[in-house]
Amino acid sequence: MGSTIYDVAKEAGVSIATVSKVVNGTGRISEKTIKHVNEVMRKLNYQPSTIASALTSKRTYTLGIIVPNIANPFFGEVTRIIEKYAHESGYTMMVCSTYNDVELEIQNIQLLLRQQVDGMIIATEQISNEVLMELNIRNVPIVKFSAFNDSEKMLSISTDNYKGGQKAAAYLYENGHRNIWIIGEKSRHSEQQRIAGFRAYFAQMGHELDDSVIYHSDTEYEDAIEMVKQLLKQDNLPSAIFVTTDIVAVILMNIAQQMGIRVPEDLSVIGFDNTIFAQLYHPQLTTIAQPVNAMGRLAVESLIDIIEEKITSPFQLTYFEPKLIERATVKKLEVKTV
Amino acid sequence: MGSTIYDVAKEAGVSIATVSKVVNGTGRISEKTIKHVNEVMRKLNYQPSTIASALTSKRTYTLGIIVPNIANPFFGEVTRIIEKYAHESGYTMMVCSTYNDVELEIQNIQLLLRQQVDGMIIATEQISNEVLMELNIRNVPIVKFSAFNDSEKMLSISTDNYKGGQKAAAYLYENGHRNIWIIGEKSRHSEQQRIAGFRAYFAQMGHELDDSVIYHSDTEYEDAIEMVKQLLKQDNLPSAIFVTTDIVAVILMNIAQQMGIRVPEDLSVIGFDNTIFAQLYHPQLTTIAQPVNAMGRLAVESLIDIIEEKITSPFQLTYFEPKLIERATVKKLEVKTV
DNA sequence: ATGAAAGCGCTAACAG
DNA sequence: CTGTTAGCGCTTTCAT
Repeated sequence: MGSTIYDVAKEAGVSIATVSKVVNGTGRISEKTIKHVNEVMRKLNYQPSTIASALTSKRTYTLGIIVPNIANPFFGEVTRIIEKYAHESGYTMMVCSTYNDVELEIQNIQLLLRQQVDGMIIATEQISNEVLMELNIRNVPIVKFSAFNDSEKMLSISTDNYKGGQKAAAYLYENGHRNIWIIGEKSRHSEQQRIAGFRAYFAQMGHELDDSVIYHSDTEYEDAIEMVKQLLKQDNLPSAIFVTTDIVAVILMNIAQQMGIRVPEDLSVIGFDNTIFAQLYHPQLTTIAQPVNAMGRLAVESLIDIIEEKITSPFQLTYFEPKLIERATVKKLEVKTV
Repeated sequence: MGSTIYDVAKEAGVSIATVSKVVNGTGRISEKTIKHVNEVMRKLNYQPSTIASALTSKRTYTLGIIVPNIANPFFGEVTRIIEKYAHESGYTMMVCSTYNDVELEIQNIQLLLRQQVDGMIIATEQISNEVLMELNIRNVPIVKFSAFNDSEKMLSISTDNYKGGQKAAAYLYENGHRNIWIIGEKSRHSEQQRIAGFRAYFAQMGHELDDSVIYHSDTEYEDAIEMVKQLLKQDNLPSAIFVTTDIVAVILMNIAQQMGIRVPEDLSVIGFDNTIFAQLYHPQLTTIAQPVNAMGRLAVESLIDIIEEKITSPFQLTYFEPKLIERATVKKLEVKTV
């Protein structure tokens, strides 16, 4: 170990209380002493122990983040942003991937609890209310990076998925598409919301869509790949497909292209999330963007505010407006003017 | 906060020493007491404080990982794997992105130091030796997830980048390619190694290649995109391009396709890393794979071994064998048989 | 087999 | 403005 506060105090000829005060900028210490102590700290290469200070101050300055999979491009980006803002505020991040496994999720939460994180951001959508309540009991501030239950008593931040679905629908509708498939993951409530908004738009335009293709994936991509393969084998393909996630949209385009189905000439595709995949694929994917930077920032700021008790009633849901990013995967069909 | 060891002790009618012993499985306690204490702990929903125990035992059971960017698909996957193995061993991970900024890297290291991580995995390549030495002074075990300086005194784990470059070269050579460009990032030593291996292979075959296109990127992708655009504007394109990173390979293919250059008909491309991008792009990218799972596993296991002092001399460099993944972006040219 | 007590490095009253 | 002191929750001898 490095030097402790005692070493610094002795070397500087002051008490440990004084050292503590200059480290934290609390109390009133003379300029001279401050300067001197700082010099000694530098000389001794002193790094205050967060551990020891946490024991008294009850603050570890660490935040936990729980995501389905840190290697997923969307959650990787979310984590990156959250890490960035956390660091700016002097907090460090502990990350946990759950792979959509509730068991693992509970284990991870307990792990973070034992590590005494000051708060956590939960970006998964499967966690049971009981577990969340248990967390509340232990007074660990939580910010949910998703919204799936308006009755829940916590601060939640989410894209307005329903509206995002509507925007995707409107764009397809305006470009003349009527025969459409929808693909989404079953266990993700946010994806179901996107689908609901999408369908609602068409219903409103007097056009009921067929049932959506709802798959369930236990693996990262294999299930989706298999499902898409089966799907595209059919004879009567629609003119467009709305996929609730960029990555599955890309998987779909890839398989389509391998089967000789051209995008967007033969089949239009619109995704959701605006991950890096959307930009880098050819053709570039038209998709619905979530303002992840603003969302991540608010998540961190809110969490810290709760921790520092600057927020009195941390029970609110903030929706962010999704945005259509028009790129190259939706064909403009002849729209019959009435 | 939840209940403490004192609450449990009082409730169970034993001393805190006894509780501590049943929690850690140390000392000799009767079956009966163990059972009883366990019941009380469950009843009180007791979670031992890692913080408090760290203060005495000097172990926080947290590991730090420093990567260029957690949102990058390669490092996202690496982090995911490392997180997985760390969790299996009861450790939790703190992640830090440096964006290839040495200043930020130093800050992150100090952050991890203050947090008293038991050890750290460094997957960046820019950190100065002075800083690393300073870390050593404080006795924080380090595992490097890269190799760029055989003189360094630490345990390092890396793909054999040089050999990977050779394999890429051999594959291109055997498929008849002679007129080739190489694109790589300047500040990444590993990429320079890949290039060195690539060039060496061709040199060995009696074929000196032109200078490689070495760019330097301060941004995540913008610089690369700009560079590729300029490059592909030229009249005399080669028959193939070796790009030292999948992501830049994908960027290149995307731009080529937008310009009407077909891959692989007009231009062959081979990448490196075998990230998810390589699989999902169309056409699927031929690339060199790093065995990231095995590498991540060894990194975590080695680090924990050093921490637990099971390794006496932690100064060694382990190279992993890269592997060619043959997919669809390299055209087989007519090879003139001699 | 169990407990008493010291101490880990720091913060936060409280005194002076 | 600076120092003394009492914990924070746990581990670890050392007694019993």
